[in-house]
Amino acid sequence: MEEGPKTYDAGKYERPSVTVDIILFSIIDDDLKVLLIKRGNWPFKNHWALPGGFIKMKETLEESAAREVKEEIGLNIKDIYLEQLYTFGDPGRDPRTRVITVSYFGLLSPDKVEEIKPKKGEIIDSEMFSVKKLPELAFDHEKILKYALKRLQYKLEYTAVGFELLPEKFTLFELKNMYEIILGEKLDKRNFLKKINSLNIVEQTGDIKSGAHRPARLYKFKKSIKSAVFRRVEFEK
Amino acid sequence: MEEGPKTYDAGKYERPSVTVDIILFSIIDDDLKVLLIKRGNWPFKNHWALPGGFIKMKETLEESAAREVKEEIGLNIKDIYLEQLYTFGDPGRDPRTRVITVSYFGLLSPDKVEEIKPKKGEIIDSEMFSVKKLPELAFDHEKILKYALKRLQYKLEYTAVGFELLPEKFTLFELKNMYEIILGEKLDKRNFLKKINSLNIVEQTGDIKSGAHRPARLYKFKKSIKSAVFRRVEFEK
DNA sequence: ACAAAAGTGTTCCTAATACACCCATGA
DNA sequence: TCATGGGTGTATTAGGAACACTTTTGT
Repeated sequence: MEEGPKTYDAGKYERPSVTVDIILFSIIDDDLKVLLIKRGNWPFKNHWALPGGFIKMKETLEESAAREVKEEIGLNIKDIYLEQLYTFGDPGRDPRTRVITVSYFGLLSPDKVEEIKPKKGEIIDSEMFSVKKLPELAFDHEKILKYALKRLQYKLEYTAVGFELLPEKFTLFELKNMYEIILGEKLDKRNFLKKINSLNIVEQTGDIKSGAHRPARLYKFKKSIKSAVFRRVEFEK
Repeated sequence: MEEGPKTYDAGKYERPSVTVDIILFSIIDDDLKVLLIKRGNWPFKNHWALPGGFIKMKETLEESAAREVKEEIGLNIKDIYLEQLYTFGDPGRDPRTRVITVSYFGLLSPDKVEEIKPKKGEIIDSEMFSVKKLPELAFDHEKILKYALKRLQYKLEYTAVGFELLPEKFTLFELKNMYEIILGEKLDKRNFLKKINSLNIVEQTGDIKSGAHRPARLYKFKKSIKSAVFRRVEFEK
């Protein structure tokens, strides 16, 4: 039925390179941070950039993202929330050749952040930067990062994805704090609790967190629920 | 400051091919339709597929999408709503070689649909298919199409993007009809009108549509408003 | 006259918001 | 004892949902 490959020559056309870039967010010290690596090679040697690299011919895009995360910062992608963000492909965004990059954004819980072990070699260093105090970035990575930040804020408003940023057990006010940090605005304590309770997405663990102040009940996220509305989306004019 | 390209060989790695595929929706005869083309070459010769093709080295992804639309169906992308959908890149999705495709979805108003002129050559035929009665599709295009459909329904719920599917002037019940067709459910006439009025996104043109029945006022979309919430997003469990 | 779409308000209920005080602990 | 975060309820308002009849035209 098919005519066969005789009329097609895969080498006939010039092809772009394809990379995967990964934006990993986490909350550290009440601040939204993003993982950046310092490049060890041209181009942009010694510049901060998003982790990522060229895809291999026999791996899916997701496998490529997972491999890069593993190779560059030693994290196992299992149990890390990761979703495809956007594909950036303007000619000239990479001085080497035409490079199209498929970006992924992910969320790291505090315990995952501690497991980060930057593999020296192609990269010189890695660090979680506050999104409010970013260094100059290689390529068009600032544009990609800004886009990821918008997506994160947006997703947080209508899904429960933010739980990925919290430890297994958390107090309700750590939860509220997380929302405030990402959305960049204060939320009313009682209304927030009412909301969370009505969503029915957390349950008490029975454990208590004792710290510098009055002990608080520890909650956990109900695993059965994939996502839930946090609040309705606002008009855009 | 930079070390220079001497350490980088662009030809060193095997590279995938990159294509752009375009999903164009329109409403015809009270049915949501999608534009498909019949392929004239291997692979999947004589099979229906989404329009699209290989990107060129010096064009952006958007320019590539625009060029393909122009080349294959003769439509000028100007004034056509188009947004990047998702990038599909599983190895094996194309029998020729590793092909990663950046998909775009767009909305055609009825007058644009009439301008479609399929360019014979690489494609044999083009047709608007009801999304409810799709033929067997080439590659993984069914998966891409299903994804696009979900995105369309989703976007319609929280933005005013649906106006792109209507002619310049429309009656409020053509508007309601459009929502019903895409969302696949009946909407209450009075509540729908209340909603549209409260959004303040349409205005009367002063014109009247006379047809087989009682004449109706014609409205148009207020251009200044990019998007608006149609209704709040539902819980997902 | 009748078929078919055009047009129009009210009631009910749920959810969002605004708002203030006492409690338990560690330093 | 004080600083800090933990914990709790009510009243108001806005928006979503349910619901039925009259009007205007072409045939």
